[in-house]
Amino acid sequence: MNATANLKKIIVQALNEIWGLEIEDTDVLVNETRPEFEGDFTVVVFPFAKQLRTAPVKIGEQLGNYILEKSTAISSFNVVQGFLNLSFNNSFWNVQLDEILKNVNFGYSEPNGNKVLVEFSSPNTNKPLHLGHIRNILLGWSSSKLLQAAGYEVVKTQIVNDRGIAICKSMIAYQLFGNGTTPESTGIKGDHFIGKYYVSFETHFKQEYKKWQKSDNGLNAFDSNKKEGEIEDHFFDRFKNEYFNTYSKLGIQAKEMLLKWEDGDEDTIQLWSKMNSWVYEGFEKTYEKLGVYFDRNYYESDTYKLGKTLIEDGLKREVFYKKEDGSVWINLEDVGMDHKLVLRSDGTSVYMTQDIGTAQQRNVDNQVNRMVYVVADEQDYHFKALFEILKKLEEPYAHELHHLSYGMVDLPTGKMKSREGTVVDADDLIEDVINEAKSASMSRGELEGVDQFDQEEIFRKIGLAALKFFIIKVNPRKRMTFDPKESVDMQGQTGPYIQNAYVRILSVLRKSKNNSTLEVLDYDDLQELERKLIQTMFQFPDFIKDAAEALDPSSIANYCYNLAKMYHRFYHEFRILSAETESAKYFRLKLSEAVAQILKTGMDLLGIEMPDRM
RNA sequence: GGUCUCGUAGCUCAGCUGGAUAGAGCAGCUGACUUCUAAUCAGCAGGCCACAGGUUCGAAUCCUGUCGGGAUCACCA
Repeated sequence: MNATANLKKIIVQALNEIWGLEIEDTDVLVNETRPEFEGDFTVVVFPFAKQLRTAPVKIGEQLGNYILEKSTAISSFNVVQGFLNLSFNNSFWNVQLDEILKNVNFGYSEPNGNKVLVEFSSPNTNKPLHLGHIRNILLGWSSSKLLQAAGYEVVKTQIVNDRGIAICKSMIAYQLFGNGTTPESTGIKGDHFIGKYYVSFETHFKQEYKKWQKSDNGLNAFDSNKKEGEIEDHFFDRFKNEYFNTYSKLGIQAKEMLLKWEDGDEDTIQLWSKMNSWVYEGFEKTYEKLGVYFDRNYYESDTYKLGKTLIEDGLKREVFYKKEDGSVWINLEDVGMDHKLVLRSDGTSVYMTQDIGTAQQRNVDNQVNRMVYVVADEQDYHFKALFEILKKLEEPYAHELHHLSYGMVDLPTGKMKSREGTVVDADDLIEDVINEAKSASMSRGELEGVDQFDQEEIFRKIGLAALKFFIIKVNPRKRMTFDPKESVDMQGQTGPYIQNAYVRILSVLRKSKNNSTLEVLDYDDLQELERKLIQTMFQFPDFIKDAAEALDPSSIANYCYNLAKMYHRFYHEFRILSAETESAKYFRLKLSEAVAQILKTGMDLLGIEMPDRM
């Protein structure tokens, strides 16, 4: 229970005692007082004026007097129009500061006994991770942290898309052009190695297709299938899939590979596992660099058949229905959606089938009562359907499913397109930001005397902070523009700016030789900025709860920035080590320590590490 | 076309469960390092919160419509 919650209770009580009005705590709006007015928190009394048929100012006055009398924490109040501004006394704030310092995990809630599974990243195994994955990973990781902080037990997981035609393309290309090389023999990171062959397949396929378009077969296909007045380019664009499936030599090979894989052909499986293992080694390195890990992975090659049993079962219970051709569907019209296919006519599973199976399997394995899927907003419809289906199947966790849907990442030049080679590679990006941090740091020269290894560690922390903060500060729901130049900025609203506030504090603390017998409470000359700092920290737990509830790490990012900004100002305006009095010095050291603690905790929730110096 | 979503300073973004005069950063211009890390701070300038209606004491925020961007509506994943 914090002070605003207490405040609301008192207001409710006052309204009831004075006017006999009955309302809930949630009907009371308490805001931070705007800087141009005097006070710490503001109660908006307009809403009561109507119900009580009394002038807002009058209600404000009476409420103010009531609170002043009942609460020892309030020192004064003033009423402006319909706003009741309340000031808390110094000792109240000093006590709050003490509370923060006493609790290393200030902001964290007690375990709530619930278990939530968070799925994120979930890459395909045919190419390396890119910028889009980074946004996904940061959101997933941070949401997991937030949920943990809010009291949940969290299982971090991914579904690895390790099967299908895409990986077969890489396999074919590797067989044709790989010459038995390996990531080891070439020195190329495993995921990039595989990606190279995927690209190689596409390149060769394109060449083959171009050639075919000029051939008799190609011209015939054009003549007999074109729409009226359709030009060649347009037609062949449209015809590409059919070409791949029926005419292309490469396409046919890839498809045969897929069939062999599904048949469990030994050589195919062997090649497949070997190539996938290279990819996993590569992914692992990238995850490690980003500082993330998973508690448990699920692989499509294991789970793609899982859904079928559930479908069979649902068919018996008439949740699903079968068409004449044998395909199985579900009617979602009652929830404003369409009919959705859950099993192909040949009995093979689709994306949805496997997701149904995976969800159930995950619940069997982990006994969760909530699941969060971090997936881009292009799949909004799919997840809406999936959740409805699971509800109809009466899965126990079905009412606690959340799709953390986030907007795609654009470049200043437009969309990222693999076809046009504009995809920003994750590993390259990470390397770039670290190098940028290194050169920025070198030119400042603060790290002279720090040993090589520690320096590298600091560069890594700074570079990644810049990158991560740049991405995580944006509200997930929104599409974002990623400007590589801006992402390595280390000044202003950035990760390094926040780190800098932290580093300044540690530097002061190192020099403080604190052996005082004073207490925070000995300081009674609290300055406006000092009070605001405590007030901001005091609200940290609420921010965490709200962010976890909304699955929105960006609000924590903005919170950290605001706190750091406030501290930088404080640092500039006030002396700490050479403060006017001993009690002021002691207080400011403690205040700084608390800010450092909160910044570290807050940034940790975002998956951002803090350096001790920079 | 149906549905969903976004539109706030030149640019990148906060603010959105309705509350006081809409905030930051970048870029531009002024200033502040013999003094706790200047990756900092202070200041100037920059806005018809896409547009039009509505709801009300009060709207960037809620509702409706229009315009613009994006996504989606596959026996693809």
